Amino acid sequence: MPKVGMEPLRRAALVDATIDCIGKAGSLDVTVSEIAKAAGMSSALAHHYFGAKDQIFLAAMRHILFGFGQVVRAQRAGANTPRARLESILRASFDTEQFRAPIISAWLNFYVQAQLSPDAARLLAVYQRRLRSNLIHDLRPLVGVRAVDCAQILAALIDGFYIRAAIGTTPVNPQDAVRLSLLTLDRILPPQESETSIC
Amino acid sequence: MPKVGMEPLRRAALVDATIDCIGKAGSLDVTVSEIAKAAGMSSALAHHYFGAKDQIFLAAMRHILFGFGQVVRAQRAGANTPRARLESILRASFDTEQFRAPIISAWLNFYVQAQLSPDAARLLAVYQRRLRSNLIHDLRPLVGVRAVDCAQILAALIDGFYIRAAIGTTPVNPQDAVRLSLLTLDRILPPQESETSIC
Amino acid sequence: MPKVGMEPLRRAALVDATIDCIGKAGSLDVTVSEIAKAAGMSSALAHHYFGAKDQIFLAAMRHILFGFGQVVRAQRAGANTPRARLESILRASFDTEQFRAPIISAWLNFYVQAQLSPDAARLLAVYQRRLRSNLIHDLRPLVGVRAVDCAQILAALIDGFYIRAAIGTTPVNPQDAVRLSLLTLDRILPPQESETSIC
Amino acid sequence: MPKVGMEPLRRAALVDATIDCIGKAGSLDVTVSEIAKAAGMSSALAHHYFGAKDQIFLAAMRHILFGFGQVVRAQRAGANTPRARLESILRASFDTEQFRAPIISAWLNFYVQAQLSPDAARLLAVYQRRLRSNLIHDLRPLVGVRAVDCAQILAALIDGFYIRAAIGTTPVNPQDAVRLSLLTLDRILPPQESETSIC
DNA sequence: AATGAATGAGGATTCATTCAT
DNA sequence: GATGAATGAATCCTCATTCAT
Repeated sequence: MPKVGMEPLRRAALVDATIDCIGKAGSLDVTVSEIAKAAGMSSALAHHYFGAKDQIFLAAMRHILFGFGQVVRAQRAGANTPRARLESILRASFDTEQFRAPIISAWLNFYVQAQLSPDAARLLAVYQRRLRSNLIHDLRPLVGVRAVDCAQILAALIDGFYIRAAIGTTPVNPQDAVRLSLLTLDRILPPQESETSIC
Repeated sequence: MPKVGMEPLRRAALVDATIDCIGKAGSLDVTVSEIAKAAGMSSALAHHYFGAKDQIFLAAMRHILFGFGQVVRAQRAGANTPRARLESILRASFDTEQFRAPIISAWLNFYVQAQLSPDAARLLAVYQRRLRSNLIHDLRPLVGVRAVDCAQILAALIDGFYIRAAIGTTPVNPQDAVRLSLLTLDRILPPQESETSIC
Repeated sequence: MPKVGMEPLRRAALVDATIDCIGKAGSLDVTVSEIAKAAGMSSALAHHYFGAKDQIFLAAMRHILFGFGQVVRAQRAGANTPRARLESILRASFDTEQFRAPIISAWLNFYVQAQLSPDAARLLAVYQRRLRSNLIHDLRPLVGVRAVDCAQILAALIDGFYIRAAIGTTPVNPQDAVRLSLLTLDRILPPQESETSIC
Repeated sequence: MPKVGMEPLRRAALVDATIDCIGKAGSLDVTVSEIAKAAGMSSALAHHYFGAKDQIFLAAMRHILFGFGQVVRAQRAGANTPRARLESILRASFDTEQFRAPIISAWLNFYVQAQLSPDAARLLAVYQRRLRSNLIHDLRPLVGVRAVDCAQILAALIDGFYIRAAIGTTPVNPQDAVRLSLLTLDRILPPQESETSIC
């Protein structure tokens, strides 16, 4: 068993275990011991690496947000038109790698956590701002001043599908979520009647 | 101080205090003692009336759902057309009496709770089914087979606005929520292009 | 519902309910509320009549001891010889009215209670002394100085059958208990070899 | 102060403390905190090692039964005749190491516990069966079919002396208990009159 | 690096008991 | 006489966190 260079491995294992445990428990009521055991180590070691429980949560949140950011960038890479970029955001949001039960459940719980921990709130705010900024940036050329409204609608829709997936009453699969959000996108893109009346 | 017939008063006080505490704490990590103190009684009395903590939560949830149901029914009363009824659902969802910080926060947390407690899940499922059924019923005459898709979009939008209000990063006020969801409604109501192409 | 002269009825009901509850629970961990409910009244009333929980227990114990005393006296009435009187004690001990599951269980628990409460200990001591005194008195004419030893054996045997009935591993029925204890009695009555050698 | 390999030490300390506390209190109404303090540790540690209170009790019971089993085996070792083996059982039962106030009191309380906890009942049943089986095995060559009856008598006598020692009204010391039970043994061993009449 | 040992603080729950009506 | 209302005190148990090794 190697004794050096374990830190990044241990941290990663703990982060994965955290997401997994939260997902399985469906709540933040997960003990450090549980997480540590799932990560194959003692709870003392978890504390050694992260200092305190909320730091573990924060790291897990960061991990998820980072993974999400990667997918967004990857999808955006080949998108050349505003419409294509918007579509890439929606597809990224419901990417099958992200839109999985444990991660969805973790998301919901991070939303809760954000109400408690300023750190978590800040992290979430960064993500929210980036999403909003991306949406508005791509909507502006298409709908002008309505970009802000449309961005809010799309953002709410994404969150809505997430939360509904979390509870699982209405079975929402990634494909449906993409289809329905794209449908909404295309419906809100066309100019308003007042604008069309000019023609 | 009256000493008889206290039960309903105490129960109501506890339910109110529960919603309040959850709202203030932004989480379900609220002790029975806190709730009881906020309701002006000992924790022992809270247990006397509700038996256990989750029963208090459940009662609070029921209270919120009942209040919501009342608003929906009240709004629906004067709505004669399908379009008007749909609008009434959206207006009820963001009714200023319901769409208040503590209740919004309580909602978010009940979504979490629903992942843990079967009772909570059942309660939420009833609400979800009723909303969905109402939406589809009113959408059918307007959009035919697309009713199911549209209902999912609207339901997700409502949940999305709620969750966003809960975290409060994007300040969503009731008026905006109503405006944006009505905007979306009107955008998704018109027939699809494939349908118009018949003309 | 009569409002006067209830006291003796209430007290009796509570005493019966106490024995019943202890028997059913198999332990003294019975709440006043349980007892009161079983007796058809509120726990407050139970306190009103008995003052405190251990007084209820004590009253129940007294009731059992009194019942036992009655049976002993009744059985002794027609017994004219020492041997017949001894037999009457053993028969009374395993009288089908006394040797019933709830009462047996109550007995066992009163033995425990006697280790805690001086009042209970005193009560039990009275019963023990009377039993011992009766046994010795009737054994003396038959076995002389060995009366004390024989009394101890018989008394231990009675307690032993009770405790074994309480746990119920070896199914002991009243008939067997009487038969075996009479068998023992007759075996220990005859003179010792040292005594017989004189003849 | 050693910091490794504490578990067996702690467990043993807790088991000893449990027997001691139950003995001193004369009842199972002993808190985990009391036991833990008597064992020189925090109640949290007691829970850490045993999980729950009844597991501590069970372990204490197992300890007593194991100790008793050891004494029985040791005494039986040198006993070559049935009569000697029977005597060894009785001597083991009242061995001065076992027949001490705290252990006797613990026994009485375990009898009560056995009425509540299936685990305790099972443990006690094992002991009861072994004792009964030993007694019958050794009585058979001496009294034939009467072995079962005689075994019941002796077993009841042992329990009886224990319970009487527990309450302590009649001061029973180990020597007397052995003497009286041996006396009984020798009295019930000789053939019945019906059998002797054959001669 | 890693862990078993250890605990203080806290929380849900129970219950005997009191009191106003 | 009778009870619902009310609570303080106690108890089991959990858990994040620290420490010695």
